[in-house]
Amino acid sequence: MKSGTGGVPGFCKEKGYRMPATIKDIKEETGLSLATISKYLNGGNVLPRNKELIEAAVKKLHYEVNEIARGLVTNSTRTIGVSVFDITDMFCSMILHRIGLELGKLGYGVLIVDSSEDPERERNNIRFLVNKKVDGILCIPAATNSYVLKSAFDAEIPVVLIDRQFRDRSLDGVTVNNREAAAGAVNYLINRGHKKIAVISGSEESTSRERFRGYRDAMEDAELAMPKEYVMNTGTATTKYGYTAMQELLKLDDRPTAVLCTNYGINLGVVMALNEAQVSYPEDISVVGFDNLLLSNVLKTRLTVVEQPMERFGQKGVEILMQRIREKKEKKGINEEGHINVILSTHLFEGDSVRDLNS
Amino acid sequence: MKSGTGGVPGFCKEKGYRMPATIKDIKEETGLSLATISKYLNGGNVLPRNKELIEAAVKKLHYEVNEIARGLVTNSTRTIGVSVFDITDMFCSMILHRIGLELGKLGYGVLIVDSSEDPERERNNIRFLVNKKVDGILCIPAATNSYVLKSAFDAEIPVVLIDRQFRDRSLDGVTVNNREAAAGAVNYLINRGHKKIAVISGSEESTSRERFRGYRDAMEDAELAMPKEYVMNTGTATTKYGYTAMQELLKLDDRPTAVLCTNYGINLGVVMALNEAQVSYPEDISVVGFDNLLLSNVLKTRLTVVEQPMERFGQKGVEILMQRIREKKEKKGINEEGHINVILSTHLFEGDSVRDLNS
DNA sequence: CTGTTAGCGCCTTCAG
DNA sequence: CTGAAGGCGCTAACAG
Repeated sequence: MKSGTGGVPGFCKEKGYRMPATIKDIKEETGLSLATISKYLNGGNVLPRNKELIEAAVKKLHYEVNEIARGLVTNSTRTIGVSVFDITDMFCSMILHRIGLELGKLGYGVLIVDSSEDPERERNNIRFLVNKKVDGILCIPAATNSYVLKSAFDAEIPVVLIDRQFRDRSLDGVTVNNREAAAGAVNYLINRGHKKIAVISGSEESTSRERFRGYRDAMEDAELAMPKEYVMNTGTATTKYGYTAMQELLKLDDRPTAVLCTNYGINLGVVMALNEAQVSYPEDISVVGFDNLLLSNVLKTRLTVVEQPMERFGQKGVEILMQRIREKKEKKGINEEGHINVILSTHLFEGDSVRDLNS
Repeated sequence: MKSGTGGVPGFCKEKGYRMPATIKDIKEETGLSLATISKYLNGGNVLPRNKELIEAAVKKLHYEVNEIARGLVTNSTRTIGVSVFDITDMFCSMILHRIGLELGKLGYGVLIVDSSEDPERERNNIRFLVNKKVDGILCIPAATNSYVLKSAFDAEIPVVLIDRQFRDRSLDGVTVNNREAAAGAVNYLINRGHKKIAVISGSEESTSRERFRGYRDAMEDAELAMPKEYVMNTGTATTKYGYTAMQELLKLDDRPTAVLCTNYGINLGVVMALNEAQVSYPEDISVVGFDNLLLSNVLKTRLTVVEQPMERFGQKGVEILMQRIREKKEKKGINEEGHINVILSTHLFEGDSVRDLNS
């Protein structure tokens, strides 16, 4: 038996405990009809007197809309799902933070799921979001293949990728000029007289791969050698890989004079390995990394890094997603053609981790 | 018009685009009744032949349960809300990660919301969770007062606090022995000959306050002076406060020989200030902190810190919450008496940031 | 084991 | 501006 039919408002004898107030309780309390109340609750116009009646009842009964019921009928939840490859990754959490702010402004709720770098889990998480009927999905994927998003495609839920793209197909997304940025960073080293430049890069995600290409571009343009001992691009772009790869580099008889790290995790691993081996930078080896997240502030020697416009990822991602959601509602269908891909530009932050060999 | 009544499965003429398949579509496809299908979908027993029929239809129509509709009738969403004070805080994200894993095992979904250190936002976030009808809430609060959880209390949704407690009332929660741990850290310094020991601590959250008390306990026991210039406990426990407070300490004519940082953010700020001022530790000043999160691995000199059992926070929190949810279902009401408060114990990790003045 | 019948709480036509 | 009725997709009794 529902609370609305009981005696004491909000109390249900049969269940023996309080049930949340419903719109029907408001009806009993005010004598108005469900429709009127619903209308007012959704911003419609009602007589001033009725408005007061309803407001009083809402306050008295602690009424809160049941988003579940509302979602069922409107088939829209005003909630966006956000799936990230690893919630403990600073890059992800910064973007999550931003997305939350951005979406909050628009009156949307956010449903965050964490894949923990596991594509299978990611696939399930996306299904979870789909079943929760989110209005759209933002995704920083762990997987390199779009199959993880299949359920979202089937349900025709708009998806926007952030930072990364898939290998098998390209989708709406916002990325940075990874290839250029990496090339720029390498050129920065070259201009400072470095010739023996190593790279540590993941092999999976699109970002790592693009950045590696940028490294190669710059090295080839400058006609510098890329001995395979200097090219560490077979692991996943994690702190652990950065750490072991750097250890390998340090073992070489002919050490590089500089190393490019293609993401934040690798930056961390490299710094760890250097500290542990008592190798100082930039004195013994120069380091250029990606992302300026907290780390740089804590290190004695600030890292020179490619800075990404962290805020804009979230901002732009939300913008595109909202556009797609609007389109879907209006045109009653998703436009399969023409993916939007916003490419943000990066900036090289000059820290103190690069030695100028010319001077 | 719903899809189930149309011709082509999953296609609705009137709307002009595909609608997700419903249980009714499965009914049309298989000729079975709604109840049978629903039963099978929820793990019930049906004839093998029907089972196959249903599975085939599910596959063919890409059927996925509509959790919204299910939630409406079961009044339970198999979803837990998790509210954190700052999603970019490593402490939070570690715990979120763990909670996700733990809850995933139990077949629960997770709805994460981020307060960005803003109590008002936190209150709204909790309301959001309540309206989303989560079955329970885990919270690492930003606020120091329980009013932010009012909507959850009104809706009688079980809440378990993690790490922090409120000032105005105590709730189910899992914390660590903050006071003891801090006292232990200070004693560690005292045993190594330190007498001039400063502390940098937040003034708001329960953890900071408890840790500060622990500092005071140890200092009083050892009958050591606590000049007010050494006691920095008026800010919020952030990196920024750690940074400025450490700068203040460095300005003193009579500098402390050691400093206790009462959380991870403060650790970071202190290290930043020391690096910037070219003050080295432990040579010039000894440092003891809280939490061994990533940072410690990256620093040249590993910090000596109180380690908290990060995994257990999430684990125990989930455990308590599940118990409460079970109780609520069985006893049809929340037991107001007797809060569960699990207190985990900590461990002092010996890095290289403390100098032994005895030797 | 299966099918029928009621709703869950809300929004949205349509009359009035 | 208001009210009555129908239905969103699913589950929970029952009855067969």
